[in-house]
Amino acid sequence: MSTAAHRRLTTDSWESLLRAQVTVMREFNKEPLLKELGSREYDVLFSLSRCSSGWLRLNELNDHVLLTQPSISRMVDRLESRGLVQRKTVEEDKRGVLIGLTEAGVAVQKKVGRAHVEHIQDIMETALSDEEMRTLLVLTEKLQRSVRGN
Amino acid sequence: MSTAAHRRLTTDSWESLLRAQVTVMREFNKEPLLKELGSREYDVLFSLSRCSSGWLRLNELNDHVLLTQPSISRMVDRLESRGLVQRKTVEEDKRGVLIGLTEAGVAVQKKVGRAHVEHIQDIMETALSDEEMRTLLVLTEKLQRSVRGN
DNA sequence: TAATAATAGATACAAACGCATATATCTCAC
DNA sequence: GTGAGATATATGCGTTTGTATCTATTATTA
Repeated sequence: MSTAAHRRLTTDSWESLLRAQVTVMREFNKEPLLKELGSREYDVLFSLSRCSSGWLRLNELNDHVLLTQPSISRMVDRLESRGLVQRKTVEEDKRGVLIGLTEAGVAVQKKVGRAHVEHIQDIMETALSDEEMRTLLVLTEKLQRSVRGN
Repeated sequence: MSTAAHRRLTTDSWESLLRAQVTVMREFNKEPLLKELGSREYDVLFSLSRCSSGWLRLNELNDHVLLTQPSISRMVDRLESRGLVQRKTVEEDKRGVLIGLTEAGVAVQKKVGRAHVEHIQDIMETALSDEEMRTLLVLTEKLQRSVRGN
């Protein structure tokens, strides 16, 4: 199928997803705690706090954050010099680097994370019912899987 | 309601929305035509092409793109010097500026836009059914309205 | 209406970004 | 094992970004 109405639906649904992300993100950026960290930097700390082993390769971090590899590399530099993350060479592949949170990094992530979660609750709960959030979760996960699978 | 499961659902649904946007956006950035324009610059041309009067105030542009006011101001500088947009002073408020596409800007937006739409079709159609896209559209619009309404 | 505050946009400057490329290590064919 | 290509990360450099601030114009209030 490829009618005008169908094309319209397809682009509109993507447009709306994008705008929703921009709108909510702009709201998050008002969070005062993010002033001392930046939302992308928080994203890195968050990713590290979530992974099972506690360590991620640089290129794995790259999958989560919308930045180029060199930018992430230098961002890790900065976070490292602030004592929030640490680098560790990988035994089985000496080209690679593992990134992990320091104790200070864990603390900062938790502090900012708590405020962030409250903010998310606030926004999402006001906007959507549980059932709607469940549906949104299913659809966006499906979208992700489909793109990654290409 | 504020159980652990509920908090989890709330943050997960936002996380997934964010990741889906990052994943799809990364895919879009592969589009060769965007090399000569940048996805945020395209976003500006697109916004101008969509508005009914053909002209937007700088601060209105700012609502659409995730950039600060000074960044947009300078981005318009660049697009202007490339002959893609034009500035016009507002009669009823001489502080303000109206931004509009030039003929060349319209042409470029259409050219890049066509490729972009095809790319969107490709990604969204593979991932979701029409019914699912409709649902996604409804939910993300609801989310936007709720946030803006604050 | 004069004085004060608020708003729209532009500019200076340091920090952060992307592109191209360098370096180091690994993989695989021969 | 040795050389060619692939992969992981780092670095040089010009461009773009955000924060703070400035100018110009409009709104407010006394």
